[in-house]
Amino acid sequence: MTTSKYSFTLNSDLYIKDPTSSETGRKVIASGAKLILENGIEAFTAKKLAVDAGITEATVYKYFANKQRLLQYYFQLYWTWLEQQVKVFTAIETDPLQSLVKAVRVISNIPAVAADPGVITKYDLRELVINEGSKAYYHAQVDEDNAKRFFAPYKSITALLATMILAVKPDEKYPLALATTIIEMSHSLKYYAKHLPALTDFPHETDQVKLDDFLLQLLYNSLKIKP
Amino acid sequence: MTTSKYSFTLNSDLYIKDPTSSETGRKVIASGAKLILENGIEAFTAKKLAVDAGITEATVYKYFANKQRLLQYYFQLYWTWLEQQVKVFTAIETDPLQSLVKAVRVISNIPAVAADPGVITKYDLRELVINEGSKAYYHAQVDEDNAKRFFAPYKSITALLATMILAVKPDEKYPLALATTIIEMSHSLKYYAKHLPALTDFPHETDQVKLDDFLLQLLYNSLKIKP
DNA sequence: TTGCAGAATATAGTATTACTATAATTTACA
DNA sequence: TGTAAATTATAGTAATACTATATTCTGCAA
Repeated sequence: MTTSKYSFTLNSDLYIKDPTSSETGRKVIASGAKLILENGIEAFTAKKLAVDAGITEATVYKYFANKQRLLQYYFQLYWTWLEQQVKVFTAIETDPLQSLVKAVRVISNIPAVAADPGVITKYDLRELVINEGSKAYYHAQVDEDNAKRFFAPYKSITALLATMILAVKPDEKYPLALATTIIEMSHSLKYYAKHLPALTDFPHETDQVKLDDFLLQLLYNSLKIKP
Repeated sequence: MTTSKYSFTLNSDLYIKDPTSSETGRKVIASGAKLILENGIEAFTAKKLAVDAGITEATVYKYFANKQRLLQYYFQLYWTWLEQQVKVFTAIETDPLQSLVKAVRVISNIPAVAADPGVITKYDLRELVINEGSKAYYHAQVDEDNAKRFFAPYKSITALLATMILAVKPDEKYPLALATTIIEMSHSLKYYAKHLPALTDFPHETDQVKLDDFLLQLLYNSLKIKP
């Protein structure tokens, strides 16, 4: 691990050279996110990134060994940043239940006042992770990558939410699975609402409000608390 | 749509030539599943499939236009088959709640007595869909593919479960989202239990029992019913 | 049995991709 | 100003995702 230009630390095994350490590196991050968002990780190539960023292909490989690592970089950046947001927004709450509700709201819906983490806007980063994030770990090298702690931030935010769940309901049998369910569904239901709406009860215009309502209801019912 | 060798019908736009219609086609399905399971869809190539099946690369392309279509074929086969299983196993139940519980159990854990759908065992097919299934729709062409009704069986089993939920709790506000949550988590939590256990509360040996317990508790709590 | 249409399969290619090795240039600062 | 180290560019290679075309089967009418 080494510090970078963010207010938090990313796993340095993800990259060959820290992309936040140079203007060229920041172009790699920005163009990469833009192109992956536009056409998906499958259509994304180092050559396209190089052309978009006005650099050469070989330069891209000076920063990231391959596109899987670049994707995992965004993945780690997103979850690290989101956990930080959860901490910031729950710090002011004293009641455990209010804290938990706030955490779910932050996870489901980025607060408008949050500052951008850097080169990519938080909205683009979130959409990138919603669309492509699962491919960071649904991969043949998942166990190797897990051993390198690439998924630590994702586990960390899940553990934080699980702790908050236990603070409200100390006898909850499956706090981690419940936390995972809320985090995962808050992202995948957004994708479904947009692309496969038959899997949700959310008309497109109202999806955020209804998604928040669904997740909180799921939580309240699981904790056997009346809203 | 056209009928194939299964007791149900798959979308004929998925393939160029029905792989169940010839010995070579069945080899494509069998070798494809084997190789995708072994090393993931990213490492999978038409050439490797051809070598494994003892055919040539061009022959593979006579059956499937590309590997995305082959993956979507497995995806559709799995969900169509699983919905049929749910129907078979809930047909004997008369009580709506017992039906629903049985449905969740079938979705979470393949009953041992179920017959294989054909060339691939149901266990391999399920593992393939758990590992790679989300890539069938987390893809830049999701809207096009959805218009071609490639995800119809996935929507159909979700709609069936939602209907069963409504039969138990007619005033449920989000039956589809709840059905999606149960179906999705029944698969992804299995993957996490195996590869990222820190995201679950399930020690590896007992994961199936605990996963079933977690999902049923989520359901009971959501329906406000005591187990 | 032969002839032959159409289906099935094989051969041989191409453009693109995911990298790598090495050369050239810039920068940092003694 | 000179030079080592850092940075970037050039120029490759092996592999991949297909496609075009050639060849071989297969069923069955004459």
